[in-house]
Amino acid sequence: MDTQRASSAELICEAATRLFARQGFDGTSLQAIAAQVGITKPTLLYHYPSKDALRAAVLENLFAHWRSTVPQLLEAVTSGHARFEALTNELIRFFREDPDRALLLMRELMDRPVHMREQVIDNLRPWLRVVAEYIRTGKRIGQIREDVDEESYLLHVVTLTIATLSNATLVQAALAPEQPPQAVEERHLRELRRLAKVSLFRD
Amino acid sequence: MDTQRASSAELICEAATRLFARQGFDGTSLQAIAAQVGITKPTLLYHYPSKDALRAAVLENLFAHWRSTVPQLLEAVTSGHARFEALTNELIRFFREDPDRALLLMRELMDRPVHMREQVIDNLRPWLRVVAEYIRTGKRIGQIREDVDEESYLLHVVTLTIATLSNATLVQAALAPEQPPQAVEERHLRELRRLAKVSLFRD
DNA sequence: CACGCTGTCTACCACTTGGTAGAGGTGCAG
DNA sequence: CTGCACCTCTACCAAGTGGTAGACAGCGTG
Repeated sequence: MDTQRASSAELICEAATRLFARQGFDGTSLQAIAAQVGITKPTLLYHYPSKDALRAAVLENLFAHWRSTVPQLLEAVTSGHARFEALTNELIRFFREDPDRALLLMRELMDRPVHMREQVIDNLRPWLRVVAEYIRTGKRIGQIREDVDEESYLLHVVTLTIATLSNATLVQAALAPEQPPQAVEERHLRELRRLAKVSLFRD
Repeated sequence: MDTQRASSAELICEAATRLFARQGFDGTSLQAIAAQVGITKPTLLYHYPSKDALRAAVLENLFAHWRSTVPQLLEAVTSGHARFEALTNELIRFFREDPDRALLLMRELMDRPVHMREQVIDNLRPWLRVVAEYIRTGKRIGQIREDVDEESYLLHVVTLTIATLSNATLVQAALAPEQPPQAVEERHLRELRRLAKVSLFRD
């Protein structure tokens, strides 16, 4: 029933996610976050004991989304081309649904590389290994190019997706400044899929 | 003769580049930059009238490098595979020579998308159009895949290169945490080249 | 020598930052 | 009603921020 009544803590977390993503952690003051929620700074600090605690919560929230999304589609899909489509679609959908996710991730990666190392190992690596195994299978049945470096390939596709979706402006400016942004993005994502596909499968 | 005697202004710019790249603009104080150079804050502000002026100088410096590098190799290279190799090699070399360039660029793109729009249009787009024309030629002589979206393809390769080289940690952690970083990077860049090549040329 | 230019400093300013203290207020359980 | 847990506030703090004022030192030129 309380689907539309969100707690203060949740509202704070959402506002912080948005602001951290767009202005960076250091570029965002607790004041600004509190104002966005419509509360004062001490109230915010009642819910999260420090700015760093808030950062941790925001990040954990993101990874929770990721962890809840990925496994269900790994088991749902069959194999070969269909599986490839499902995975890339979901990857793109995840970051496109809320581009702040891509921005936030990119920022954390750059701001705290050492800290993010374990996060990546925990949240990305297991999934990477599973999908890499799919690819190896595909190689054996001759469906996939022999010279693909499975893990490396996957990481490139993920990196490219995140980087692309966290920088809509770059894309739009470089590609076709005068055209409607959404159409340009659509076109650019189509090329991303093509690039991923054609460099993986045998013709 | 004064090749090793660098002026204060230059030293400041270099230090600022390094710190802005690694800790972000908002995460870096003038104090910290001055300390790195071995001067005080007012001295720094004597050479650059404001923090924003320093940011502008740092960015201009980066683009100057870029502009001086690109054209000479565009004319130096012949065509086809050789040209492709030369271009991707140079792209990778440019950002690998100093990974702070990739970091800084990525950060500015995220921090000030609106401002960076024109920078991208001025510095990247012309170059993109020229190379896209090469690709179109390659298509006509049947050397390049028909379904390549030239500009979009190029932008993806650039984006991927920057994102990859600005996040060595991500790569290393996700790919092979226990192996020597340099070897992992080498492997990862090899796959990047393969990906770029195979999705462009006909077999 | 005296002048002015360039570069560096110390001392300071107003302002913002993350964070604390402590006083309510509201609503629910005994 | 009393207590109490939860939440929100006003008022405040020490530390750090970007930036300014002004003194002074070196140094080449008249």
